[in-house]
Amino acid sequence: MAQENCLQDIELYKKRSLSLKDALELLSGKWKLVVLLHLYHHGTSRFKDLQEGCVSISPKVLSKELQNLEINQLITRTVNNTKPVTVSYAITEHALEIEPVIMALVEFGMKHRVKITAA
Amino acid sequence: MAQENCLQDIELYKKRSLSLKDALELLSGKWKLVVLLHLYHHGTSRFKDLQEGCVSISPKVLSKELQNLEINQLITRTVNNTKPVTVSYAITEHALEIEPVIMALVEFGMKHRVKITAA
DNA sequence: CAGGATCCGTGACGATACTG
DNA sequence: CAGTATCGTCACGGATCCTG
Repeated sequence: MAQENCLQDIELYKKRSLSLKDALELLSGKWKLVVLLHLYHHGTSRFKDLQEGCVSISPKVLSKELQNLEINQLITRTVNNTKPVTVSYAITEHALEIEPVIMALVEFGMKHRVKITAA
Repeated sequence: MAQENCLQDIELYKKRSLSLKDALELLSGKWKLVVLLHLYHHGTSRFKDLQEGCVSISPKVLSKELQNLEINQLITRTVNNTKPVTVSYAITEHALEIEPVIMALVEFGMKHRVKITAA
């Protein structure tokens, strides 16, 4: 019986680790969250706007981050039929679901900075 | 007036980015969260237990991760006066404050996996 | 304008061996 | 037992140039 609970614990634990890993992979990287914050704020943006939003990001890197975000369905990519082609990136509902979590991280980050610099 | 609000927005935005960056640096890396989950679960652990908990982590890497966590006051390190020296690592209250956030991440990770594998 | 191709430095992570 | 030392690898991010 105790054995059973223990095994369940281990399974739960493993599942959590994997889920956590998944979630972190979504957000890890130098720019993904900057992009997300920008899109949370603006709702939708073009490539160039994002490039200016992330000061000093190279187009290659931005492109890659955007592709990753699109694959994970956190943003959508739509090509506009304009003379010089423009592309719009927009936040998805799925991404909106993590917004509170991200904001919680922001809050903790602020608290943490205070705590660490005080010590 | 609108100008003022705009500037405030920019400041808030920058502050958020920085806080977020701080928070992520705490948790980023391949092993930090595995260690934290282990300690959330067990409360306190010795070096070897952690090493076995994180299957296939090298002592050097584990050591480095632990140092980092200690610097950020997420764990404490205490040396025990035993025959062969043992060291205990324990979770701090500060780390307990992020636990709900981490669990939120876990939850999102599970949802996300379902959503992605379905597509 | 959007972003792919190429080249490159750096740091994170790993394997193994060794010490107090 | 709890690490440190040393060496090696590889992917991430960056700089620059090029194209549809």
